[in-house]
Amino acid sequence: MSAARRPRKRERQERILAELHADPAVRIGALAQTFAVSSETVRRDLDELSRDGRVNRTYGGAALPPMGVEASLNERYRRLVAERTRIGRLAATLVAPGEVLMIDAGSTTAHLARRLAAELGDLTVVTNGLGLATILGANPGIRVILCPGAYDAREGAVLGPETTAFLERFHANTALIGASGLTPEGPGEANAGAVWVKRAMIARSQRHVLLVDRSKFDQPSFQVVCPLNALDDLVVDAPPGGALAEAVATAGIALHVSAA
Amino acid sequence: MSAARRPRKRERQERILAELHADPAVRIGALAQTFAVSSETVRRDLDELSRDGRVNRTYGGAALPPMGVEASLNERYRRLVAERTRIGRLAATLVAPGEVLMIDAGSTTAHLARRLAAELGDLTVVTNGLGLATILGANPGIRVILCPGAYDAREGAVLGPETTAFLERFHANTALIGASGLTPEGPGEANAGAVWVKRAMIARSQRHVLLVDRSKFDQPSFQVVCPLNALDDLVVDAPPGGALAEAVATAGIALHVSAA
DNA sequence: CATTTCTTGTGGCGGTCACCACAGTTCCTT
DNA sequence: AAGGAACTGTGGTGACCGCCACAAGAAATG
Repeated sequence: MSAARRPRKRERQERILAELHADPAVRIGALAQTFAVSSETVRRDLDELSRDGRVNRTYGGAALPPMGVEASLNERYRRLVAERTRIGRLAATLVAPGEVLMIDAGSTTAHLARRLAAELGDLTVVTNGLGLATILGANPGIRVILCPGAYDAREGAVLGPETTAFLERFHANTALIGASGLTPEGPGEANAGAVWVKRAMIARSQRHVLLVDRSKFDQPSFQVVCPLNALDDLVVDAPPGGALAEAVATAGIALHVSAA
Repeated sequence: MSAARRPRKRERQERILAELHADPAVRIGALAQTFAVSSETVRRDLDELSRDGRVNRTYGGAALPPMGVEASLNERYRRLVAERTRIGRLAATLVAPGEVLMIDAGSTTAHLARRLAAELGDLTVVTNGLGLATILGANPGIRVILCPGAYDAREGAVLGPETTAFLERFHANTALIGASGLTPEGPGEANAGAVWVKRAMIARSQRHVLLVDRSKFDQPSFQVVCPLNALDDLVVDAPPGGALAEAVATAGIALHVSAA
């Protein structure tokens, strides 16, 4: 066995894919020239990539397969769509025209944003989610302020000290945030950068609304964002049970359960 | 006036699209046979569909566009795709690994970003374009810093005083910007907010590169971004002519014309 | 070190495509 | 009905691609 992978072929194929990302239709002749190999070799590479479904072979070259790229984000986004849609719809009813909101990046809050963009106007929204900004910006009545920061492709959001420092400069009526887990301790979050953003949003808002679907119940996460009693409203698609239900009740949180 | 649209061409093109949905890469010869027209006609159809961004032209046929980001993005982005791809490719060669870049939001710079993400790593990029951030963020070797500001849905970018103030805090090696026009006076921009962002990027960078396609030549715009001699490099898909060429030469700008 | 396997290059033949210019056709306008 | 614009076909040249078989080189194996 040899630790040294043969870099030749594999690397060339990776670079072909990169090339395709930049230019949706590459030609064999050009690739051969770029990598200083024979067209026959490129042809064999393309056939191989095509066999694995990573490219679509075309006459004289190759093209990207349709819908190839962002499976990671989309997959998360696609799960529990119906539940999140209902959560978003319900959470939107907690917002009044003229309010200033802070909305956290996330797939659940994206549904809320769709709802807000569809049925409300006259809002000011501060967010760190690029997708959120796009959705809300479609409504000209909504002023969208995007935070600065380091772009995190997995979250589709900006994170980091720039982001939190920026948030310190604003005041909002309501913070609407998501979480990757919810326990009696409070909402939890796996992404360290996102934790600080959520905390900053909570610190700068009067009312604190958490949106989570039932799959988050009793899921411990890397960090606890804030104690449970820091929350004012909890919007879910199903009532929690056991210790979590009890903790929510004793914390005096208004519980909003979306209708089926 | 004629209520009866000429069905010939349009219907054929629709059916070509339908064919493409069934088979992601069609060939000209096959299409010609299917519709009992000459290959030359199919070629013209494909070129036309490609011009409108509805298919990706390949050698010998066409493929479906990769449905990623640009489906919802502006129609503007679809025009002159080939020219902008070449401009982006050429502009990418002006960037060295390890550099810190400021890149302006725009359709031409988006092509540059694709190129950078495909072939370079080890870059730090400050940008105000959400699409740019998404494209560049796909490459984990690129640190993307997104500016804050008011989200402008038409531009897909953040603009305004927050944006320019944020930029003041950074220094970059190179600013890569687009424009909506280029005259002997200098690059012009129609969007008032975008003008200030471009100016801020230029002010905070050592080297200033302008990317424009030939359709921008001698197009006066609302505001002039900066005098022509503030630029160091000009990347275009065709050499300018007349007074513009003269002005570029006397300003001592390095002219980069992409190969056909 | 010899052998086997994998990878790549070369050369030729046939087929397809790109490009161009020109002419014929169809349809719309006036 | 005549003029014009849009659409399509034809023909020819040049370039590129696809395929095949064979051989040379590199890397892994024993």
